[in-house]
Amino acid sequence: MKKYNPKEIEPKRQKAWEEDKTFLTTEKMNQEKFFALVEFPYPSGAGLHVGHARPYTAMDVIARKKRMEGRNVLFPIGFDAFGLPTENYAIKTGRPPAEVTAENIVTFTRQLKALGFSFDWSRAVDTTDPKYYKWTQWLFLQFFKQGLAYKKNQPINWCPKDKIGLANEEVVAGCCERCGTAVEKRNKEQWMLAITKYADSLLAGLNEVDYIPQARAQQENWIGRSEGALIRFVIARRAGSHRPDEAIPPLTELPPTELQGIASPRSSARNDMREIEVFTTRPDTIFGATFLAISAELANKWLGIGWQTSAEVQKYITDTLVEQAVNTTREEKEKTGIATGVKAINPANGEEIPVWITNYVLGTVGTGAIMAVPAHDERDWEFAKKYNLPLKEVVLKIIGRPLPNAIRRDGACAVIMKGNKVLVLYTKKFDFFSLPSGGYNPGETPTETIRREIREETGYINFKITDYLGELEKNVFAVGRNENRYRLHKGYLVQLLDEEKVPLQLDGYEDYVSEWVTPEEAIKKLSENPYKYGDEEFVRRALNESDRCFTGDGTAVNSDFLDGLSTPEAKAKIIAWLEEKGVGKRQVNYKLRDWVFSRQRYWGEPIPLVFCENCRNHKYNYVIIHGFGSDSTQGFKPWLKKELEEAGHSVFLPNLPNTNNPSVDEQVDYILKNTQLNEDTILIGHSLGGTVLLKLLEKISTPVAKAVIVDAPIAPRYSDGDRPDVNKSCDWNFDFAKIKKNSREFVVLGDKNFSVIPENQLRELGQLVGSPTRLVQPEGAHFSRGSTREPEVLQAALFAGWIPLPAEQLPLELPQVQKYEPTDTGESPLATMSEWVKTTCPKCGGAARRETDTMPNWAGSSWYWLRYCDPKNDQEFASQGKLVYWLKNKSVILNEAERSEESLKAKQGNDLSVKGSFANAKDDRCGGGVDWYNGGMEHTVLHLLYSRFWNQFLFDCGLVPTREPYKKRTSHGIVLAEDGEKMSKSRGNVINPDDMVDKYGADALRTYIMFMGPFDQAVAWSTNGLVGVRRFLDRVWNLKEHVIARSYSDEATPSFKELIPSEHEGIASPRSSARNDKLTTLLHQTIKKVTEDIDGMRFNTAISALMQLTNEMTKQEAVTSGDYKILIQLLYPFAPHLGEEVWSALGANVTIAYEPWPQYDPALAKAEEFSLVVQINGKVRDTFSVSSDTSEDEAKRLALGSEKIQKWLEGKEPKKIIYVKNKLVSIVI
RNA sequence: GCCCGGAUGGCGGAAUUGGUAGACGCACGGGACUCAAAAUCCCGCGGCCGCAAGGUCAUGAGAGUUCGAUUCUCUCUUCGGGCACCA
Repeated sequence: MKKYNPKEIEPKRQKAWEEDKTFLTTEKMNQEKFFALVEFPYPSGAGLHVGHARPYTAMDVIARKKRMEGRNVLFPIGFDAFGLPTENYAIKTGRPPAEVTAENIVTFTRQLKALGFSFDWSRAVDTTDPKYYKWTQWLFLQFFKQGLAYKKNQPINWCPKDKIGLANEEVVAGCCERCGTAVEKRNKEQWMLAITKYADSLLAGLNEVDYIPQARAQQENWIGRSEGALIRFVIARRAGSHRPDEAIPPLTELPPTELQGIASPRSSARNDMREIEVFTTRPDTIFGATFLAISAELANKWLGIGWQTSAEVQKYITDTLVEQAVNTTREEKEKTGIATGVKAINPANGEEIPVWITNYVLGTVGTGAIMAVPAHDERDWEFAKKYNLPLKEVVLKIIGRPLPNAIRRDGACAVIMKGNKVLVLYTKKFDFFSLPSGGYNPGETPTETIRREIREETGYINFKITDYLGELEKNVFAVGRNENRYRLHKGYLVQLLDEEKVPLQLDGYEDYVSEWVTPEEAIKKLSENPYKYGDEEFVRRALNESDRCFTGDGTAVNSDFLDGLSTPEAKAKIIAWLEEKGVGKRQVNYKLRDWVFSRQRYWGEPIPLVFCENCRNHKYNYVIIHGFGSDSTQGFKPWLKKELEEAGHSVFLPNLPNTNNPSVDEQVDYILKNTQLNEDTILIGHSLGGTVLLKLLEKISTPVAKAVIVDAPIAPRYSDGDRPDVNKSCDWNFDFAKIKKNSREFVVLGDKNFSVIPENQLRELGQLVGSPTRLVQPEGAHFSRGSTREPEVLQAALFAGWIPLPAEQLPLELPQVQKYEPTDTGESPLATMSEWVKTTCPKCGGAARRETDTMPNWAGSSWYWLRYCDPKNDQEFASQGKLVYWLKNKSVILNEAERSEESLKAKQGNDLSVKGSFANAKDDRCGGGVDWYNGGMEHTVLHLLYSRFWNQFLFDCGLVPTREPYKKRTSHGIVLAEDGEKMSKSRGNVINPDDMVDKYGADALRTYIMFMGPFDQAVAWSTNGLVGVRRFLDRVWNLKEHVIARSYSDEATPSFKELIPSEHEGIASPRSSARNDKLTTLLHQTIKKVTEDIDGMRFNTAISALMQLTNEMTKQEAVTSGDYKILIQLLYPFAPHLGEEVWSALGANVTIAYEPWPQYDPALAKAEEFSLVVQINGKVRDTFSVSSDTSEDEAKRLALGSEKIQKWLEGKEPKKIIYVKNKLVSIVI
């Protein structure tokens, strides 16, 4: 007998897979696909880590099983090779990163192949390969062209000693990772990707996909949506606090992404007013706002430069800013602040409240200003306590759950104190403690009520009310009256003056006895009251123990028209009120920030843009065309005109004729008559003005430079009702071929809320002019109602001087440089290559300079799964037909004609005008994506979010067939070292997969890694455990000698020619044909379990089932080859080399990889007998084996008849007998 | 502080529509084979009482619901992960 020798069979099998192209994948239009994805590795110099083996083996197991189940499996691999370690290595050694990367990839490839993964190596990608990053650059340009990539001043981490910018992960405890110098913040212009515009969509998309809950939760957390309101507080300036000649600077300068759609307070009517705008998630507490707190950073912004202030306040601001710049640690700092002397008016009640500058309000969150409600916000409370600021309670905590049919009965409650003892009442009848309390009698004031109740329930007559303890709302059960109650209780602190008493006057159901106890006891006893809970809260308040800061939902009080409303109701009502008064609005805020997309590094994709001073300075003639029922003074147009003129352009903004009863043709003629259109003209048309713009383009003969169409109709269909005057203003027929020719560039902007123009019409327009519609959140609905400025329109209309490289100039390759360090100024090493930087402008042909920043490491991985679908394509990032095949839910089977058309369309997309074939994709076409994506938890936030963002954007551009990239996402737990610590070179506890393969074999390593513990949990490595698994594989191998000829299932497997080693013939007799013995049952149960467990990633229990089956087979005298083959097939996904070897040893002449997965027979999986458990009072007293078809009566009879049970019953009659089918009989005595 | 997820023998871990707790593997002990060792095979293996049959306690701690709880509810302890002055 030949011993199991993985060292011999594994390389042999790997070679065969490679030579036979076993796992190369092609699109098979008549076969259902399965796209299995693992995160591609970063090829570090350290080589493959066992940590890689866990997720890769898991998906390999799943992929191999799916192949056997008849799916066309795409299981690709590649290398995410841009990154810091290689770059730092290059800086240290001077070796080109590309060279080092190539070497590392060779090592990784060898190691991955040695583990026997069934990757399609022909599809391997390398993000640093210019053939790959050509498309990364191309995709980035789509973002740029859609206005989603912009430049912005952003602070970066700067090491003053090394003179380089640091990534966040290179900053350790505020210091440079390599030299330990304290890191500074420096401002640098950076490219940004506007991921915040997709915040809603990224959140909503989570409903369409199947992600493990933690991944979903983390994504939601990171996006951090909070709903609330923006509220404007007018500053009430005292005379002399403001110099009348002072120019008031603009207030709202936050980027639009952070403050989407805040109506600006700077309408001309309010020019003499300053306002502070706050964001709050609790607008319902506005009546409790006792001060405003603003961040030191934004003090000048909110209060105005030059506002009169003391040196003290100025010093505070400076000190705080310095402190915040230096102190980058995450510890919570003590709250500090200073009163400014400025007062603001609470719009809800007209109260004047002070404005404080504080360190606990951050400039980067919300508006940088808050209304402080100390009674209902812990931070405000802490601050107010420190600075002795007043507190106003406006939300009552509701104690107890709401009860059905509750009757309202308000009242008062007393905490009576004598020295340090508290008086509680005990009722024997109901056995509980309470405080003296009662409902108001008609005409009584609360204090009269409590005086009366104290006299009646305690008899004391000499006492004095010393404090008011506030109110509590309670849902209670009034046990004496037997009814549910809902009450507002006012609490009073009462000091007993002497012991004088009168007789008690108790109601019939009351039997109170007074008891003096310590406050601690009182709290304990009162909290145990099952009916009247909540009294203890008054005791706490009496002791000043309760901090009186309640942040939960409750009932509004002291809030004028909100009184009595629940928190959600109060929120809705106050927002409606604020909106009506024009002092606030509903607002959604996100934690998510835009993505900093620049790195001042060498080893990344160059950003394919050039800066052209000439183009930037070029002056254009703008024509702004207003819409229906409007004129040149309406909405954002005057503002836009002013902005453009200030930038040196000329602007024609006419009042069009018959605006209320318009004719598009008439308006077109009017414009043509009154202004000249030429190649330096930029048209901006809003609403019906956009329609006019299109008709204008139909008529002219020389193309204009650009056309910006803002929320315009191309058909008489509206979201907000019929518009007869608009409908008849135009024939609604457009010659788009001509229109397209007559503008060199188009931008289509739409209101993402589709308040006037419906979604499909907007998208259609974008498609027709060849520039996907950009949906934005305008300042006012439809860019008109209440909007005075629309920055997005301005941005779309301007040329900032950044010009994209045309597609034929891509890839823009990384040039060879002398040194890989960033420069002293913090620019990337590319900036030193003056020959490379100097270039010509693709637009005007003049002198221009290249962008020298590179893309972040996340870029290449943000779309790599798409490239796997078509990795060799040099015309497109992937052909549309292949994307559809691999990514759609049900493979869309395209015929040849359709495929070539799809491909052609996509090719046109290559000229940088986006014209994908999915632009009209409706929801029923959105579903799908990678079928199963497994990766590390460390990537669930950034990589997952970034790649979802890219995919959603590409979907909106019509370039990919699904909105979401991944249908299903799972995560593996990390592999810890044998000592339970993280594996690390410095600890010296790293397990090298090469060593393990060498000693125990790849199959043993793979199977062990799957067996070591639950897949989603962290598990410590154990070499002993690996040895145990190797022993299991040995046993499976040795079973081969046990196999006898002839099997019931051999006929079903035609690839077998001959079975049976001949030396066994005649030794063992073939197993009975009855096929319902124990082994058969176990076999079918095992097929079921392994099948289900692999699908559920319960690999450990699948393997344990295989071990049990193996043990059982080993015990048999002989095993049929049919049974043995099933074992081998079930084990094959885990141990593929062994599987193949045994398979061919059994006589197969083809690979096992595509053999059909075993199916179980439910009838045979069911045991003939089961062991019936008999319990007495829940304790197992007997168990015996009975037939599976035993009836309930029979089972009970058998149970009661058992000798052991009889002994326990001791002649007693059972009270109850419980029967659980095929499980147990439980006897209660 | 907030949000998630855990806690079961000496170890990794099984077991959920509530129904025999400890499957499977490791480690350990005993035995067979062997001149011997390795390998392999067989047996045992949570604590306590008991020669045994059996009993009894036991799933982080405490309470509760139930004939019956690792599983459901509440409180607490503790470990891991994420976020963190997010208004």
